[in-house]
Amino acid sequence: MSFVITTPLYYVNDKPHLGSIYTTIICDAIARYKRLMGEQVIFITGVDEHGLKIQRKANENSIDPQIHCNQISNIFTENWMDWDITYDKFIRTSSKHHETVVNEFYGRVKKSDDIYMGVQKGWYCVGCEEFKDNPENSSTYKCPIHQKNLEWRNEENLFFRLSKYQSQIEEIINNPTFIQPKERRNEIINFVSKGLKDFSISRTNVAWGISVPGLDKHTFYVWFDALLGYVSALSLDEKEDSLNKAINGGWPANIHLIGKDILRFHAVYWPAMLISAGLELPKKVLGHGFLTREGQKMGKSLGNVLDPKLLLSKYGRDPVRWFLIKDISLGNDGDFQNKRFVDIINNDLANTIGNLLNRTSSMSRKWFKNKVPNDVKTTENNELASLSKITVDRYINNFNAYKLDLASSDILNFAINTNLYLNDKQPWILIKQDSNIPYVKEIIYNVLESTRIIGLLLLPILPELSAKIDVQLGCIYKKESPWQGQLKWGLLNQDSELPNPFPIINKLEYE
RNA sequence: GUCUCGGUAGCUCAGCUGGUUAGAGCGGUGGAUUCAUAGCCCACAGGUCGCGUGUUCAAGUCACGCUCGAGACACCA
Repeated sequence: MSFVITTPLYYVNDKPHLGSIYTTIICDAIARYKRLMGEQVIFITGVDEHGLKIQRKANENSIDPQIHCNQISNIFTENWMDWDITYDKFIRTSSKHHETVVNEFYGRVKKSDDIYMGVQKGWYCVGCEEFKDNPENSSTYKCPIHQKNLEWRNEENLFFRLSKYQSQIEEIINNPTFIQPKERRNEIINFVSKGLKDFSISRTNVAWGISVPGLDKHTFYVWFDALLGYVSALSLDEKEDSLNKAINGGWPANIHLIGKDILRFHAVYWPAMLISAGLELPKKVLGHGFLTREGQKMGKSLGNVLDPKLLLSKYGRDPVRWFLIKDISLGNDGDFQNKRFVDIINNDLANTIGNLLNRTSSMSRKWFKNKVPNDVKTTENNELASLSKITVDRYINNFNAYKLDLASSDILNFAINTNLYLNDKQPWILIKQDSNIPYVKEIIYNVLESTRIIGLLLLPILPELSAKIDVQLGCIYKKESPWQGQLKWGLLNQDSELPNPFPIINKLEYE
């Protein structure tokens, strides 16, 4: 059994923004965690490349849509490399491979008698390229974005019989763990209770897309294309493309991590489509919140978009990861404030965790010949050992519940308490009397052991920082042996060398 | 317009099924200390718990009304 986690397939109308980075980093942390826990992980990400907007964008630049997609798609993979995202599959919806899966999936849904030809009628804004739902005064209504009158359109589309799945969808979303967070679940329940309507799955005016088999003018509309990427990604390494290969590759997904704006499509449309095609359902759909900046929505028109590339070059990966994971509770909206960012990095990472390691290593080196103390009877009968056990338990529970912010706080609290332990024991005073040496050894050993465990717990969240901690403890993490086993107390080797300490993170300054 | 969620210290937020002097983190101020990255540790915030009414022996915690903010109300990648 593998653990399958997905980001949305990002739309290639532009390079990745902070929101995409956020989603992807969260998925990455979860994927790393699950791997460390010994699970076989398939971490899927990718891009959605079809649609009118892309077609137009390419036209504006007088290039072929495929060329445009190649360019942006490359930017995405480069970004994921820069951010050290450990994805396993990167699916592109313009790939032949994906097309095969879409067609087969469509075949199955059609066989279930869930496809019919209908007419999409409605008021259409040419500027938005969208139908507007505005039944009352549409003839005088102007599109709020474009301030233009709407046009009445009559378009032939294929429809999917979503209405048929009303009761089944109700049952699915009734499961309290299927949609998270629960506030959004209520919204979906409310939405579904009003009655599901069939939705259109093809367009006739969009050339850049996957052609519907047997219907020349039609291409599949986004939800019958992009969502399938989660499935088609699973057979990326197969020589022959086929839906069955993909399904056998690990379907269903354990979790779809998405932005709250596309929750409905994942929690309502998608399950219905899967039932129709005879596929299993994803276990969970988690809609996270949006990021604001200094309390304001980010937008091109406001000109306050935070460029992730800039963040990366200015602060590095781990500080940004820490902020996004620890300071924003998954599901809620989050606000990026520069001052807050600097404060939390300096406090949590530099002062609390970094300085703890530094002061501990320094003492040990100074008093015990640059080594971890020897002749220590490692006992689990001390406050740090029991605190460690409690911390590890909480952390694992929180991580399993996708409460990454709380799991991060568990680590931090452990570091704070280890600092307190030091201040309480005051080994720098005890060491002045030789008779205290055995006790001081024990104290220092315990504190070093705490930092070792803190480093290990940080591994899925802040891989680089974790590695630096490991280096300063003498490279004791064993990649080959199970991570969870190494979280046990007392595994730090006595009398092993401690390298010269260096700051694991530089303090940031206010702008 | 209808529905949902929220309005708690300068900032970000905890406060489960109502019950002693309302909590944490950050920022700010003072102190103690030196193993350490001016760091860790200790102390200090006199907050009408949005406003009002009600239920109750007792309400931040329940009910109703008002107000402010966020979101949902189908094709918004």
